[in-house]
Amino acid sequence: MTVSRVINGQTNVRPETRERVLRAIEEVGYSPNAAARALNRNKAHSIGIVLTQFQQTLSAPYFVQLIFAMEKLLTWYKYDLVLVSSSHRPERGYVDLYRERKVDGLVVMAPPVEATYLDDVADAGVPTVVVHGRTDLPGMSFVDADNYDAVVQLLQYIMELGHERIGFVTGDLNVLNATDRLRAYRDTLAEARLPADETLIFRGDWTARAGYDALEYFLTLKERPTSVVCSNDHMAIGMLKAAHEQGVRIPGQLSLAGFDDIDMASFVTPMLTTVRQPLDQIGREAVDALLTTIHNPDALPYRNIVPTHLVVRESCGQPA
Amino acid sequence: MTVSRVINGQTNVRPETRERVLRAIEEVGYSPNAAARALNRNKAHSIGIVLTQFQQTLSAPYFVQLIFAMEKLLTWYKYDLVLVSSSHRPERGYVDLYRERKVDGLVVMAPPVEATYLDDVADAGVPTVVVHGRTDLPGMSFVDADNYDAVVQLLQYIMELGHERIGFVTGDLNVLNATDRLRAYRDTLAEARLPADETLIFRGDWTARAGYDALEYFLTLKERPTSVVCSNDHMAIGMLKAAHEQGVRIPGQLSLAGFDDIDMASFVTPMLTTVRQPLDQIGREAVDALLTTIHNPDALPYRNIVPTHLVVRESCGQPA
DNA sequence: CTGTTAGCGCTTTCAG
DNA sequence: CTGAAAGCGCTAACAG
Repeated sequence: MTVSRVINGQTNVRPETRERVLRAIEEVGYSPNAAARALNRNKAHSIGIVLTQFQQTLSAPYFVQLIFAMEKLLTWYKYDLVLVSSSHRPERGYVDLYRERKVDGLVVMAPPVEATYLDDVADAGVPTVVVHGRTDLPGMSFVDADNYDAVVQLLQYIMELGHERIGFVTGDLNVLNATDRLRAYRDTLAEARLPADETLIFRGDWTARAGYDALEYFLTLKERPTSVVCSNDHMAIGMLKAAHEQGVRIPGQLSLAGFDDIDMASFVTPMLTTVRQPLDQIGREAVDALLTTIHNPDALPYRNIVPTHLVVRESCGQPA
Repeated sequence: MTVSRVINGQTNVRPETRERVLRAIEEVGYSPNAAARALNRNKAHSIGIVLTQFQQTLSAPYFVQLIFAMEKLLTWYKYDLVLVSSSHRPERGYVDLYRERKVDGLVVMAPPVEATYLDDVADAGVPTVVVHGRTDLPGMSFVDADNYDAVVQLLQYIMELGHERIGFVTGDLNVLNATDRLRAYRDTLAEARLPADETLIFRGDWTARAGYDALEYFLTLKERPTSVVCSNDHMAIGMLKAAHEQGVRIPGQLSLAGFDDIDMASFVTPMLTTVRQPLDQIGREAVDALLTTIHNPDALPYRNIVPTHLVVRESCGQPA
């Protein structure tokens, strides 16, 4: 039909005819059928967002902001966003989603390091961008914050304050971000010739509870740290809680830094010194990269590491 | 083809043939095309989750848990979940989504009271369930927590502690939940013949900042409340912050209650007395209701108000 | 039990 | 500039 031309905004239609079609569409209340279109074009016009640790990741407000930023752009491009979480889906699920043509591409959020599904996805040639992580799989893009440098900044600031025994609470080390942050910690202290023995490192899992436990652990040490960097704000807040209960003054007796700058970071006492990531930018770049790959599968992968921003507030001070 | 029968698990296929087909499928690496199937069956096999205030709602951890619960069930039923936020989409968008057969139904989260789109959705006959809100639109289901009763419980507890001047911080009053909570507050105090003048009510917007501002406001009053109920935990935590800055001891000088029982609620000092909603249950009921309506459009709407649970911790005490 | 036919609603191609 | 024909991949209905 000529209808198709009108709907798709082709130019070669007589204005008068176009009017007539438009009026008819209005009258009948016509909407194009997405499935038919998808079938014909072999494109779903939707992309999947993969959350590996759905619950935990979504609980992190910065993931939400990221998804929000992406949703905005995708809606603008008339793409739908389908949300998939691996907790509830077999490993093969992501590739299938693509092969069934339900999505044209995937945004994979913070994949676990041992995840094999990224390889499957790459093998199947699914247009994919990794966010909050990295990959060197052929053709695959990624956008990641500079977690390493962020921790370096944090530590430099803390060292300038005069600290020499600095503890560290990791996130879930199955996630690349967490290991990057830990690596930065080790490297920086080594370079500064400061002690960074394993006793100063507490393996957390991003939860407030872990931060809480971490403080109790640090208090058992003969040589306690005068300062602790937590791999996210939730853990820092948990640590704050434990410190309060144990009568450890912050920052008086212990300096404390977080990561992410969640809303709550400035509503706890003391306000958290932390690190902020440019989430809107990350989201935008990820979507652009993915859409580029979808439209041109041979395009070079987009790979970018975006700088972070130190947010100095109250939770760090001079060592006692 | 017989292939179709095999894939759809029809019984009338000779086992041997089935085997042969399965093997072929494996070899060729065949996946059924979702678009073709959708076109033929006139069903997308996916449902849309509508977040009106995407950012704010998703920032609330309980929304995340709700979505998580729903995603789990939907994946089980082999439905896809498409996420749509109204901030980025024209009002008509939801109905279109359905008419284009991109989704078979909608879960609408916490619709604003003045939202007209619910009527549009009802007019178009879109199978819909409202979560965190209510509706009497024909055929439309809803699952809501008993916000009213939750506040009643909270107030009863606080009154038993001996409080007589009780303040209240509302959420965004464009959301039904917020007005329900406020109404419960007014009714309960009236019934108890306690003062509930408008000066005791602060209009917040769910953010920690609002709670912070609310405390500063209450301190300007000649007759200050000895206790305050906040419509969510974020605001309570903001108020905690302000109280700390102003030297107001909690619960010593001021008792404070929140709502939602977010993770952080037990990691602030003092730990928040608050209210918990059965989120998994709400999510499950919503999905079941929606799927029922999708499969049988004439089914009676499912409408349920689920009870909440008072969580007593440390932030409330006897009045000074 | 298995194969054939037709059509879901759209767009691309080719004729008018 | 507009219409007719064909086909995307699937399944329902009907033969065999």
